[in-house]
Amino acid sequence: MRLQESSEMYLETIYLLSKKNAVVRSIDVADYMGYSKPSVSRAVSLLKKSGYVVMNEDSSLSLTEEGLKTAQKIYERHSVLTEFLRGLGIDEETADEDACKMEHVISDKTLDAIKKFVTEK
Amino acid sequence: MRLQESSEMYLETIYLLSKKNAVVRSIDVADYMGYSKPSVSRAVSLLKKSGYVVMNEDSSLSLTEEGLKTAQKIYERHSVLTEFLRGLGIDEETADEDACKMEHVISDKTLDAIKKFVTEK
DNA sequence: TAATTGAGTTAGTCTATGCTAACTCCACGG
DNA sequence: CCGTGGAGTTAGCATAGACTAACTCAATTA
Repeated sequence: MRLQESSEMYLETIYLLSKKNAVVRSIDVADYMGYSKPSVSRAVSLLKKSGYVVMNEDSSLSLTEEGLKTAQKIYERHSVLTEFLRGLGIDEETADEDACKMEHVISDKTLDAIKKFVTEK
Repeated sequence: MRLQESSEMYLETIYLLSKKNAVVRSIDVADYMGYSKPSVSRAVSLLKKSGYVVMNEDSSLSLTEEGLKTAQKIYERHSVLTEFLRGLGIDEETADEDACKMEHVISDKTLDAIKKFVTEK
């Protein structure tokens, strides 16, 4: 089944933090997203159950192959949208925020069209 | 306080139906949105409480001045976004759907930038 | 070694929003 | 004048997703 919007956000965050840091723990995700520990705990357990994330011995988080693939897809959407908005003259912070909200709701068709627009410009 | 996304949808629907029909009843909103009567009933009662909608003697719905102003603002966002997506080559149905989702989440800054883009093109 | 602290989890609460079941009320038809 | 049906409401349920309080457990520290 399709991931819930919130799950996508958690997954994307784990992916981003993985690129920046050697290890990613739930608490890092909580700090980054501004959510409480229990919220992250539950979200992570859902991602584990769905096979996108595993928790290591030291309770750090790793993406599974499927998790990585999915996170990259989400991140790509985010990047395309951010680039598009930046191109319209939106400031970085707003572009990032709005890209984040848009990335979960727009169709693949629209994303593709925006992507084409961005790359061709 | 800011309207919830769902409230915005109900308000926009009442506005749209008001333009098409002489009277708008809850049942019309339900049919249009594909929601149940109780869902609409509750949503309308929230809109009444917030001062956006009034229910007349015959239980038809009218927008207050504030309701009309807000609905028009929402509808304008929708129109701008639809036009933008159509301009990217998206089919009408998808453009409408995605505009509908985007209109509730993007910032005014982004909307303005897209608006400028659409009108200047 | 005993106490503190940090991280993760569990349990239970809250809000937003959808739903169905079942009720009221009113108008219309036989 | 009763019965039927349409419209709106009420009550109660479900899900998603956030929260706080409070617990466990391991590591660090006084």
